[in-house]
Amino acid sequence: MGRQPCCDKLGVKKGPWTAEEDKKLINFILTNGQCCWRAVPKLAGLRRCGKSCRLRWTNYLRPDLKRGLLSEAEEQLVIDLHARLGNRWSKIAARLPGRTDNEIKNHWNTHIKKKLLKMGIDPVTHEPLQKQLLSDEAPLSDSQESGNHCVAENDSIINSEAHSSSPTENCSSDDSLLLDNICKNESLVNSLWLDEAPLVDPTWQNPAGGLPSMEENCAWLLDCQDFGIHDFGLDCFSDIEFNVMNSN
DNA sequence: AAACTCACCAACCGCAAACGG
DNA sequence: GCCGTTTGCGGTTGGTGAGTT
Repeated sequence: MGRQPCCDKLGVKKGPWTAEEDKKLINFILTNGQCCWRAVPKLAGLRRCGKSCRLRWTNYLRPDLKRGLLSEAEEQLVIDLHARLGNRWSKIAARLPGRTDNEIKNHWNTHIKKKLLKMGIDPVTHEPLQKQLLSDEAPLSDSQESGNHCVAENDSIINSEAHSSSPTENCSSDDSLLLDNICKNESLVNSLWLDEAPLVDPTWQNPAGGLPSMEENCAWLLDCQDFGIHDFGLDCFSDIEFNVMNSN
């Protein structure tokens, strides 16, 4: 029995989303909340598959998203988390409020990977490349091998290699502070290790450096789209959207 | 100015987990 | 417990703009 396609291939639009489609999707989710993605396109009047709608919403339209490049502190946190969690982008994203797994994955592949290679660190294992060359010549023992592929098993790495690059070197003072807090926060590290629910560092909630307000977050829509958020009553975001977020 | 290359990122695809009857 | 359906995740692709020749 073959797997059912996620959507009817016929009549389903693909490719970049138009402002009109975004508007319909935002309108629908603001009114009805996030539920049953498969039904969303039909109910919202979109010729898209539910999967595509979910992706568009979570990666681009969600009002709680932070826009723009990752800060030095965020980048360092991604590196540390990657050393522990590997390519589990959704887990990593869960620790970075306002960032999506797709965004982090893209940033990793385009920026961080190269940065680490430049620094002589293997982006997959987080081991120094020099060390890797040596170990390639001499076959690894079982324990070494497992440590190599599952860095999360090795606590020392996050405290040695990852930090040996002196993460705070190039940070602004604010970023350095945030990073220091993250690194010193034993409970955060433990929660990461235990794979618990996201632990929101107080720093993230700082209005100056943390998550922007809902209004600030929606402001980009006004700049980027050919429609305004007030067209579909985004003033009510604070009520409806928080309910939606909280219900998840 | 045109051709080409590179970097970036939104979006797609396929698989696996989760869910519900 | 089984089976079909839905959702979420991670890898990959393709379009586009910027930079270079």
